[in-house]
Amino acid sequence: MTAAMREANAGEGLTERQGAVLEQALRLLVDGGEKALTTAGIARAANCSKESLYKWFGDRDGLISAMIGFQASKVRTQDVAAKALDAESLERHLIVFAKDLLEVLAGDVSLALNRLAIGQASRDGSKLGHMLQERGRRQIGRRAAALLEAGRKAGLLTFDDADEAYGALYGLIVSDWHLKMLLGEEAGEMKKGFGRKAEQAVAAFLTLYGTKR
Amino acid sequence: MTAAMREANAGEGLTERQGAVLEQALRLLVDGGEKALTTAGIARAANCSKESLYKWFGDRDGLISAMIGFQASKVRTQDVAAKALDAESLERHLIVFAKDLLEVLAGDVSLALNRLAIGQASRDGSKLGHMLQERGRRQIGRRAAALLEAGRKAGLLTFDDADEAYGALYGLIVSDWHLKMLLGEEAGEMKKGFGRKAEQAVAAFLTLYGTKR
DNA sequence: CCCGATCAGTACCGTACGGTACGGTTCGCA
DNA sequence: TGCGAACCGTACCGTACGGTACTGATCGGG
Repeated sequence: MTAAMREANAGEGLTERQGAVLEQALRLLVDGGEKALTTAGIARAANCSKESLYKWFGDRDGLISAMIGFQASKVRTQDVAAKALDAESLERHLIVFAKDLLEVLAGDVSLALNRLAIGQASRDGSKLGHMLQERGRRQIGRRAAALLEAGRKAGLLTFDDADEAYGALYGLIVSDWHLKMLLGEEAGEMKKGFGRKAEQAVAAFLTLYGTKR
Repeated sequence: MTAAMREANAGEGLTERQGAVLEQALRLLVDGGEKALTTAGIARAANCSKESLYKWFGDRDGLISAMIGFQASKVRTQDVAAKALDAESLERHLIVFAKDLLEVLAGDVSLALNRLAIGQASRDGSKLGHMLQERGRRQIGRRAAALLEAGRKAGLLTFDDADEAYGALYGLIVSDWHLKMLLGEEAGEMKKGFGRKAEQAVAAFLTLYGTKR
């Protein structure tokens, strides 16, 4: 087994070296926005040659796609074990989910990648947008769906359309915070309100879809 | 009175000619994204010279700011006359508000300007983001706030924190649709669901904050 | 000990954009 | 009629980026 073959690890077909390069690229993107994400800049920051970048990723778009895939592969969410739920534990799980969701959306890398994909939505036929949606959102969406389904099976929640219920939960949690952060609102101060916000949102959601009362 | 002096009209310090130029610039932005928003392209589309663009707007950023201000000045929302509200008319007003909000957010120009501001959020210290927030969002926010306040005064709604109530209303209406559209999801098919979505959101909101039952 | 592959570093090319300068034209005004 | 301001169209300049080509160094395998 050669060294070249023992490197496949990141869930994609990526070398360790390539992963490190993508890491530097993400760093550049977070710090300086899309303008800073230049091939020469990445090569300089990652101590590699432009030629290698093009050999590995094809072109700039391929590199960006690889960045999204790489980041998504790092934040796989583990599903909660579907153990017995009572009203209190369901609420606790929902609050944890809400906090996690807000934390993820407020993360540096998430914001930077979303900004990048949104900025390119007009030119590339929303290829990056679909990718981000598929590999990022779907994960956390499935976690929520599992939670909601478990709640319904336990007789704690009642809804016909799971997507509708999830939409309400998402909206109550996030409201317009995500957009405000994407537009540049300082996320630092907002993070302190996440806990309270999560609890309020879950309380409202349970009022709408809970069977308790 | 010279012709040059009768032109101040658009609520800004803008000439008719300058307004027409900004119109063309918005058209370019909507059709081709930020990449298509080039000084040469605007000059060509508007039949004016680049020199005039720089004379009127300073530089590219100034032109973009002027575009935002110009668009905002066109979509001033008229407040509903604060007449007597009963439960049914409040619900009707809320549903109209919800539909309007969804229509505005799904509009070509709104999406394009939001994409532009988000794409530049990293480089310009979110100057455009604040401008968009201030001149666009605040308007519709005030309309909602007035509606909620009227509902409370009429004894139809109950809430302590108006911002919290508005956040819930906004989240229930918009959920993650805005982000999906910003990422490039085809808005055409979604618009058909706006009516139902608006009614559901308002029903949920009234369940949370209404005094009816 | 040598061969071939890989890769860093750099130089290079074409292009496109932001911004400026200039010649020619229109038009209001005295 | 003549002057001056505004302005269009275009040419021009510097720069920066995406992508390619070349050179030399490192390293694993035979």
